[in-house]
Amino acid sequence: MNDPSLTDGRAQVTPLHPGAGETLTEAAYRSLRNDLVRGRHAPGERLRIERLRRLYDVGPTPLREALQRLSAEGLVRADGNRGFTASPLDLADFDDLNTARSAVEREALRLAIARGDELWEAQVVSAAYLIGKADRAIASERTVQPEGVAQPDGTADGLLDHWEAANAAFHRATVAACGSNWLLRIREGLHTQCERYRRASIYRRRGKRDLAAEHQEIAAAVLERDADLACTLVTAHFAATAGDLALELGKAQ
Amino acid sequence: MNDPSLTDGRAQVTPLHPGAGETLTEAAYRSLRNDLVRGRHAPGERLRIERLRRLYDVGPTPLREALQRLSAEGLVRADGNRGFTASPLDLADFDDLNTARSAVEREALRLAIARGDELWEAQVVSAAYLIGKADRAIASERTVQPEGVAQPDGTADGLLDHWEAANAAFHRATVAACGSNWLLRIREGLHTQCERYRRASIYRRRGKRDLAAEHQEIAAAVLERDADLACTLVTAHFAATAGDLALELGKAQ
DNA sequence: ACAAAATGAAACTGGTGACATTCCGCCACG
DNA sequence: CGTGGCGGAATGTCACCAGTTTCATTTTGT
Repeated sequence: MNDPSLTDGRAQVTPLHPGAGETLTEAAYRSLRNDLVRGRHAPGERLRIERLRRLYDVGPTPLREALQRLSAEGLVRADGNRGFTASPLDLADFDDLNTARSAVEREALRLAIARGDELWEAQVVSAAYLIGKADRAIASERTVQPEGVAQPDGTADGLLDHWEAANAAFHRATVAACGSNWLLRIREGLHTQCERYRRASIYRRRGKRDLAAEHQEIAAAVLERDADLACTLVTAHFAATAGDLALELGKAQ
Repeated sequence: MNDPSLTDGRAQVTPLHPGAGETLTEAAYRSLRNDLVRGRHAPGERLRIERLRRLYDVGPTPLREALQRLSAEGLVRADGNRGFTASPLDLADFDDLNTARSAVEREALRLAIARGDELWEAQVVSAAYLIGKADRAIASERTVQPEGVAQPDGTADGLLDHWEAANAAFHRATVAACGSNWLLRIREGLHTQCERYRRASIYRRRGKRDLAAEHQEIAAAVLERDADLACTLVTAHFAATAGDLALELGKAQ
């Protein structure tokens, strides 16, 4: 069924492996989203069914359904009779995205701080510990490498993946106790969008910031139940990343 | 092609009429969403492809794709290998939904009040005028009808549709100038969800409230650029509706 | 002769229908 | 009470068709 000699060296994509009792549509959705967030499908690139069919080794039906779901989320655009396109990265859209994300995150954070219990606190502590390690790992890895190298692709990608996962987990933990599944769901979608923008940049900013310190400050404010401070810090945290990326994207354009 | 004698008197659904250069998938999406919001597919009801195929007179492919999109929005649930289901109405979920909606609406409102220009103001005035008329129409229609009648279906449905449209347009107008498409998009989705809950109730609450007054107060606060007041009013406005519906749904359960 | 518009063909998307396969739930049977 | 088919539905593939877009070519006007 699967011809291993046919892996087609050029385009690396996440292979489908549908877990038990999982639909091919769901698997295709996950793989596609993964690859879109990582930029394996370039922003603006047309996503032709026939090509995707070969890349992911599925029929057109699960692909089309997955793409429809992704278009509802905003990662893909479905235009009239012209098929699907990976959503382009746009500076104005990014700004917009950040105000929305900040707003939702703040609200969720306030609610979580108001409602969270001990278990929630413990999970924040745990996530803070992990993101702290990831922050330092990234920072030290950077000092080892010469200035402007910033591996173009593939080399230390695992580290970046790990940091992104830890970062997502940390921020998710802080708001987990907010009590509104809708807020959490929306927040998750906005986070994914932001991650896509983040990964598209070269992460040159790292030198200028002490991410570990920022994260620990946020964690401290959360654990002290200082909602105002936590919101201020998170807003600044997001805005700093946004500013750096905007700078980079702005230059590129 | 279309057999008019086959309209199948029982289940009334929105017929598909794909506008020029529009995909059948999009048309199916619109019709399905419309019918889901109006409760023409009962909450929790299984949405079997074969049945929908006959109801809407389309092939299975556009239907499945439309349902995938709707499941991303939360109007439909797609469970494993058991097909699609109209999302159930749940009291806890409704509460959750309202906190999320209030939060997003407040944020958008603040931004709009900060950024809106004259044209925006004018459109708020216009929308306020229209919702005012709709509010009074509903109120007067209610006094004409005897107490507990509340037409079960089909009779004065047009009035209700008109009110819902005007209500949506009014609240949309107040936040239109917020400048964040993401916020607007999220807000729209949450509004749709709430409308579904609203329409599921019998609208008995109307007697107890002066909706026209509430809407005009909100409009006034917005036009005076009093963000704090506007947010307070809108939050109360939503909470009142939510409370009434929760009461009704609670009784039903 | 050259640029712009019109034409035509190829490619692709969107959609249908039939069929294979897999999975779930149920019922009968041990 | 467990278990093993069994029917039906959902998922997915394939082949095929219709309508659009797109691109290259041809035609036309100056």
